[in-house]
Amino acid sequence: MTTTGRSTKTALNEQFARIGKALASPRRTELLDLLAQGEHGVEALAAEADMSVTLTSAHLQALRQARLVETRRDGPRIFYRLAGDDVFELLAAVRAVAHARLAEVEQVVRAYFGAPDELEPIGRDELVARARGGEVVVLDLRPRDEYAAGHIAGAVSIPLEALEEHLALLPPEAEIAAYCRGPYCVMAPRGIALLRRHGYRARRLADGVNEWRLAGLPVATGSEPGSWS
Amino acid sequence: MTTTGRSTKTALNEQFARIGKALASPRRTELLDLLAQGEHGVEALAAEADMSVTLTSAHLQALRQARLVETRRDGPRIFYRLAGDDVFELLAAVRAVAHARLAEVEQVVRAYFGAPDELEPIGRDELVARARGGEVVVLDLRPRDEYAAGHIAGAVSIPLEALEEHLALLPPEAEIAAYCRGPYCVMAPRGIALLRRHGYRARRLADGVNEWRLAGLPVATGSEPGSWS
DNA sequence: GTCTTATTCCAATGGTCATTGGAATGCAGG
DNA sequence: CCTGCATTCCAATGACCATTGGAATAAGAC
Repeated sequence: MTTTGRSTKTALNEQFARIGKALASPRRTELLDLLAQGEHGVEALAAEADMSVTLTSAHLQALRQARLVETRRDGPRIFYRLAGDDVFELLAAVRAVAHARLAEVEQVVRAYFGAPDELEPIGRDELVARARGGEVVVLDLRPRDEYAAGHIAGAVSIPLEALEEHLALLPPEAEIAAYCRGPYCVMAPRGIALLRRHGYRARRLADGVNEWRLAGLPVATGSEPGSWS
Repeated sequence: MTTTGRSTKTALNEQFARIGKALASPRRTELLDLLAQGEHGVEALAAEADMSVTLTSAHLQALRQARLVETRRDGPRIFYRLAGDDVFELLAAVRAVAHARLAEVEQVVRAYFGAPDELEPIGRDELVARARGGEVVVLDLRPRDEYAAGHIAGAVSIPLEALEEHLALLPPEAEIAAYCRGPYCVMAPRGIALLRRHGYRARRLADGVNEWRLAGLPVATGSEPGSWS
């Protein structure tokens, strides 16, 4: 053993704890959440997470040393991405435990997202059935590059900041199912509130692209299909 | 917000990171592994994990504040247990990522458990089929109290330390499937080595009792069925 | 080559956590 | 109530981590 530990058990637990340490900072969980939407450059991550580039880089190094993320170089810039689906599933397990066990999570969700049913969540099965028949428009509220990196097949892309100016793209009588990065992302609730203010019938799909894909449902890449550019 | 954070995202990520912090120490991952086998008192945990009672208590407090474990009081002593199956699944997700991503885990496993197929692992389905026909004896090598707290239905309990003295309980021509706490526990490999030295045909079941139970397979409690006391 | 841009490295700060030994708590039994 | 036992609390130490600003690297453009 080259590790500092003494026995097998200790050596293994040191490795398991490396993964835990990587998850032990709110900054890093936020970065992982962003990376779950597709690869990003350091500067983009720093801007999204509202921290300095230097600090972002340091945290990304920590994640890289725990092998939770991998890098790709393209000229002068370096793109980070999750190392695999197992990392996303780990992240989901953390959030599931946090939501089930920590009352604080429930409080924050309630305070910022409103009461549980206020957004009239729509389930996967119902959405698949009704979208097939054209009864529901699936709306992706994330930034364009995240949509391009992977989105629910058939979804229309209108980033939240551009939503108010591009309402014309949505037929007024349409029922809309809006989604964003996942169940803890504020974009969908914000977008739905705005849509309702303009008279739309809008409901929330709590899934993100990864939940959707890992459930075996169809995902597409690129910016053509339902986009407005 | 009463938290120190500024925004929703930050507040939520602080909560998620609480879970990560709880997993960020090898001592705590070891305690969680032990607690996954059933409830234990503080002193028992300290002895198993080879650390002082004071330190064990401190780490258990940390786990309790992250709501990963719960307590039950019985007179002067306090028993700790995992807060739920979701916590076990989180632990499993951490270990899956560690095993898939960290080369060090593979090295440790190889060094202490031997080559992957050396223990001739037996799968759940094969074991169920052959145990039903009486062709295979399922052997639980964990301490007696862990066996009593929950074991694979029909398994015989012989703790590893008592194995050599109680070989008479195992018919010489029997094929044996040995299991212990789970895939990273050293008891089964040790027990299998001993059994083979005495001429037995012994193979390993990598599952622990939780993996078995969560796969929907039958589990029993108490110390009667196949025990030797 | 020099310049520009993106990213990482380095050094120094303060804060948080692990660990220890000793004291305090809380519960049963006499 | 006093005693004994299991556990937790407290205070103090050292180690590690986050964060910052400034310097260094690496790749491409001119």
